[in-house]
Amino acid sequence: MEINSTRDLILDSAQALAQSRGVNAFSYADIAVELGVKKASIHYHFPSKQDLEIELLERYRSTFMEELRRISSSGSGNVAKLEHYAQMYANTLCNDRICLGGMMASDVGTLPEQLIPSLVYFFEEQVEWLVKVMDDGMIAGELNFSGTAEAQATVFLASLQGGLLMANAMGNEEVFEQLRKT
Amino acid sequence: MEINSTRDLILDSAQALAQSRGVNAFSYADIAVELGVKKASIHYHFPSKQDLEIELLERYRSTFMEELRRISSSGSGNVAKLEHYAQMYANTLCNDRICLGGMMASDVGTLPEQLIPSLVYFFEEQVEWLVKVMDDGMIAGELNFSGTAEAQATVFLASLQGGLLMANAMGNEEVFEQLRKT
DNA sequence: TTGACAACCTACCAGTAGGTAAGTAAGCTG
DNA sequence: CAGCTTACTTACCTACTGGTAGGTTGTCAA
Repeated sequence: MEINSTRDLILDSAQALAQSRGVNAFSYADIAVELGVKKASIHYHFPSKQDLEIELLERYRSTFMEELRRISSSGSGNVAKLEHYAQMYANTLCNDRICLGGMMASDVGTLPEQLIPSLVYFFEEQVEWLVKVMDDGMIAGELNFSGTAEAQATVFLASLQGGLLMANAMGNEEVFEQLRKT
Repeated sequence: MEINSTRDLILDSAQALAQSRGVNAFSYADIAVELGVKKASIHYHFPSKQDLEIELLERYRSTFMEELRRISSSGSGNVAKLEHYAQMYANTLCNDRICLGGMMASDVGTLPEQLIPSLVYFFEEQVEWLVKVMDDGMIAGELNFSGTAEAQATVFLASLQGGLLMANAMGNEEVFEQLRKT
C-alpha cells in the first residue's frame, strides 16, 4: 500500500470532480479515464457509488479536522485562527472548487441515507471548533460580539459556505471582504 | 394560454425538483410522470434541457425581484425589510427546498454557459437591493455597521445562502438565529 | 511448487439520460 | 371547407449510467 495507492488516487479524483461539478455530475467513467484504469477497477475498490461517496466525505471530514487541530495548537491568536480558517475556504476557490460539505449539502436530497449523519456531524464539528475559538477570543478580549458564540459561529460558517458558492459562480473572489467580519 | 398552462406547470415542477434535488438530479421523465404527460411534450415546450434551465432561472429571478420591489414600496422600516427578506429564504426550507440561485451556483460547473450571466446578474441584483436597504437604514439610524454597505450586503446574502444549505442538510432551522445579525 | 489473494482486466447487462421523427387531434382563420 | 398552427402523442435512437461475472496477472507465504 504505497502512498499513492490507486484507492487514494480514485478518492482524489472523485473529490476534485465532486467539489467542482457536484456529486451527481461525475461518473465512474470520468474517474477511470482520468486515472487510465477501467471502470471495473473502481468498482473493485468501491463496489457502489454510495460506498465511494460515504468514504469521500469521511476522508474529507477527518483531514479537515486534522487541519483544525493543527490550527488549534499553533499558539497563534484567536483572530488569526479565524483568519486561517477562512483562508482554508478561500484556497479551494483557486481550484474552482467549493467545500465538499457544502456541495454535498446542496445535493442532500439525492445522497444515500447513511451519509447524512456524517454530513451533519461534519457541520457540527465545524461549529464546535469555531465556538471554542470564539469563546476563547471573547475571554481574551480579542473578539467581541453580541449574542451567543454558537450563533456567531453558525453565521460565520454559513457566510463562508455561501460566499464560496457565490464567489465560485461569479468568478469573483469577494469572499475575502467578509473575513474582517467576525 | 390559461393560467395553468402546461408550460407553466412544467416550469413549476422543474423548479421544485431543481430546488430540492439539484439541476443535474432531475430528468424530463420525472416531470413527465408528475404532470401525466409524455417526455416528448416537454421537449415541445423546451427543446433542450438547457432551454428549460435558462428559462427556469429567468422566471425565478424576475418573480424574486418583483417580490423585492413589493417589499421596497411597503413603507415598513429598513430592519423590517431585511427581516422580510430573510423570511423569504426561510420559507423555502418548509418545502425542503433551497434558493434556486444557490442550487445553480453549486452546479455552476455543469450549467450551460449562456445561463451563467443570468446567475451572476441574479446575485448582483440581490446585493444591489440589500445595499440600498442598508444604506437607507444607516442614514435613518435604524442600522449601524462597520465597513461598506456592499460588504455588509454580500455577507448577509452569503450567510442566508449558506444557512439555507446547512439547515436543509441538517434538518434544523437554525437559520433564524442569524436573522438578528445585520 | 503450489495455492491463495490482491489488483486489475475484458466483456457484458439493464436501465435511463436527453433527444428526434413522424403522426394525430383539435382549434383557429381565411 | 381548406389550410395552417398548437399541443400533444407513439415509437424510436444513441450515449451513458451504475453494476456484475469471470478471467488474467503478479506477489507472497507455506
